[in-house]
Amino acid sequence: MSGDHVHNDSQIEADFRLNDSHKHKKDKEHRHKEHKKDKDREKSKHNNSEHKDPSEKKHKDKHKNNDKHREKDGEKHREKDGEKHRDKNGEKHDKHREKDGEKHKDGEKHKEKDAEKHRDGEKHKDKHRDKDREKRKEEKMKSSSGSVKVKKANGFSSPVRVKDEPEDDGFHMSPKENKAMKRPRDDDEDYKPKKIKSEDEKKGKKRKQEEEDIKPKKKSKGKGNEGEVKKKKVKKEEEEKWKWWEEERHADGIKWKFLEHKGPVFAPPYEPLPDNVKFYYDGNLVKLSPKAEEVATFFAKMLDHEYTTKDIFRKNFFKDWKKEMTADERNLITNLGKCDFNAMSQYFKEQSEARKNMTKEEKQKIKEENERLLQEYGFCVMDNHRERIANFRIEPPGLFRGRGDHPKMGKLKKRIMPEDIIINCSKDSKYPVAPAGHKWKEVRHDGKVTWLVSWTENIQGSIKYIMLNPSSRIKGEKDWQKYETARRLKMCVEKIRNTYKEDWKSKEMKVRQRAVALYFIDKLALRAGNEKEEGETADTVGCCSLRVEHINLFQELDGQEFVVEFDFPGKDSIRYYNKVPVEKRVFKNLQLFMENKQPDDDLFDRLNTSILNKHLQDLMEGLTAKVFRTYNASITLQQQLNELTNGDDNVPAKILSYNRANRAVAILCNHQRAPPKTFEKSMMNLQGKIDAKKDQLMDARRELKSAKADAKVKRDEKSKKLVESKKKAVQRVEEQLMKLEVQATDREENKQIALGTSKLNYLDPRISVAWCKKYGIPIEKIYNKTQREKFAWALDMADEDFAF
DNA sequence: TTGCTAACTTAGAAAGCCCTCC
DNA sequence: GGAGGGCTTTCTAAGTTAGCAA
Repeated sequence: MSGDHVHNDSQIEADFRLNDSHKHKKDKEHRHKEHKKDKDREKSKHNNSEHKDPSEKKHKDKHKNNDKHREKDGEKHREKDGEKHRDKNGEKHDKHREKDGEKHKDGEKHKEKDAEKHRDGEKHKDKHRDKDREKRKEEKMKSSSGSVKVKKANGFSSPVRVKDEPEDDGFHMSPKENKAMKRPRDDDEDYKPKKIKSEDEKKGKKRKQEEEDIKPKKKSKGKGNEGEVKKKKVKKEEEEKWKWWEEERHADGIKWKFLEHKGPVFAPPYEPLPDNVKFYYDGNLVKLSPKAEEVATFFAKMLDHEYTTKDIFRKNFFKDWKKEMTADERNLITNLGKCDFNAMSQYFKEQSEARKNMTKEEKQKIKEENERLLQEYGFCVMDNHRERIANFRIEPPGLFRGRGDHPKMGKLKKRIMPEDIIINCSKDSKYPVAPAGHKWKEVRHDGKVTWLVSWTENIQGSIKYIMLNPSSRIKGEKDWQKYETARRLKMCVEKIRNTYKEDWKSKEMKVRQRAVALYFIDKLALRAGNEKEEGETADTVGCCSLRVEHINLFQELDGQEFVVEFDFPGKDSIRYYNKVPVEKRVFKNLQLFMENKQPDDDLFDRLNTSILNKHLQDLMEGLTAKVFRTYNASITLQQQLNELTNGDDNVPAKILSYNRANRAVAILCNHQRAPPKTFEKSMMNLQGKIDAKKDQLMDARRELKSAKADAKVKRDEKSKKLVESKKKAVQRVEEQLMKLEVQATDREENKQIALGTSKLNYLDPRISVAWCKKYGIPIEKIYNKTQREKFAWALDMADEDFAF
């Protein structure tokens, strides 16, 4: 069997990736509302037909289905193995279903109760809110559908091909890389910092200094040796940096030997509102107790946000708010709809305005204070080096902003106190001191983890951490390792593909499902898709947790055979929509998996991420589902860069090519963003600039023509010179026009696609570095300062020959 | 095998800051 | 010099994965 099925239809693939998934852009309002509707419909169906225990019946069906599947496929002689699995799995599902059924019932009860509570009083206001929401929705629809298409006068259009396997150029690791990745760090070293490396210490100051240095130069608009100065600066900066990638690494599992830090910065205490800021309930002035007032301000601060119009948000908020009220307040305030937060909201707007209008000196003072905090708390010492901490501030209290239809949105995120905090540091370090009158929950010394501080949040009960900045050794090493794993996958991906294709024919349902799921993960870069607890989070899915309702099968669609239509809410409730032609065998398998199932049944009922990842581990050490995403993203970037870059292009055109390659990856990974609020306007502004530039070009050409004519008559030096200068002027304006047009194309194509996520998390930075070096593009055009810091290892080690 | 949790990565939104243009 | 806009940074939610205990 040929190993390139994934790529045979690459053209078709490219089409659906760039057209369909592009066409079906973010539809946040809509986000899986349709799913819900379907689900609800199904639920009510179930409720009608299965009075006792819907889950039980459903599961029996599942079993029946699977037996049928087997028989249909000529698997009458069942393997012992398969039988065992089936039975055990069956048990699991029964349990699961029962649990679910119970939960459902509970959920329904709650719903009813809540609905009752809500019914009175709020109806009126909510109606208005609904109207507003609809209005906004309409506006949003209008603005996206009626978007002004920028004329691509320069002939740039989106690249068509996305995912093709490039020629296998082998797997290379420079001796430098090889050495650095493999060498273990000696264990006997005492890492207590006798002397901290000075280069790191300077970092904060340098950052500031550099900003000051660069500013005035930028204003001088590309005069003279600005480029040179910048280059020198960058070079100097590089020389001073700690090249951890050239040093030995700790033995496996050991993250650090010495760690010292100052602990977290807590949210400032609540400041009560001034007396003139009033709160009204049912038209009457009410002075709230400090605790109740604080929680009320959280709501007031969000009053303009769509969240506060959502039913779940309001219910959750009101419930938690009441817990903070005094008994009297609780008795009085019984209806959120009668609460008037407008004065509070107005007050915060004024505060924000006042902050904007502060004098330079005042702003400077705040900046300095922030810098002081950063210097004191924003760095730690880890194994002799001063490293930047990513998030040294504890999350302030507020209202939980879950994404999508999150059942817990609006709940009160409680204030974190020192007594909630676990500190992690070296035994022999100077421990952080808890704020006066407080103590830490615990101080531990665990060098096998990377976090400095942790606490448990009250919404989901999950643990939150303070960790190091992406530029740190500990994060960089891990990042580097991630891409090395993806490169290892490259070496054996063909074999793996052949294996899963064989498995499509397996006698075991479990194996077939695993093989089809893996095919999707590989071909479409889907996420693994863990199981989620219902009612705890928004209903989102990944590959293994896809349900029947999330796909549609078409024997033929738009002239293509065996098309699968995916439509599901993915991570962050971002809609994934795609129409994919698949192999016939995959299609038939899917039909089988779906047979006799309800829309809300699992598509892969014999599979979960744990089973899948265990299997992957057997295929390649360190292989997990998410490695496919990294691998496919990086290989796509490399292949797209090869395809799209034209060596003769100027720098802006080459950068457009880069962005397009990046965009192909973002589309593959379904990285979407809400179109910027000012998109249409900024696009129009840009178009205005382009038009003006065109006029200018016409003028310049006219002037050149007349200068030429003049020179023909006069034939003197002066007029010759004039012609030359006019020629240059035309050239200059042409370049400027082209730059603007490229910018417009880029911006238009980027309207709803977020490039940052893939750039930061999926694309081996060495590909970009190599590309920059090969085509003479300054790296600053691709990576900003923070990104350069994060990818310092790649900047240093990749030369132009690097191949992923 | 399952369920649970800890640890860590990936993600988009929002806030903040700074540059450009008038 | 200030308004507007876009890029950068921060924030924190939401994923994945590994490992452990029952």
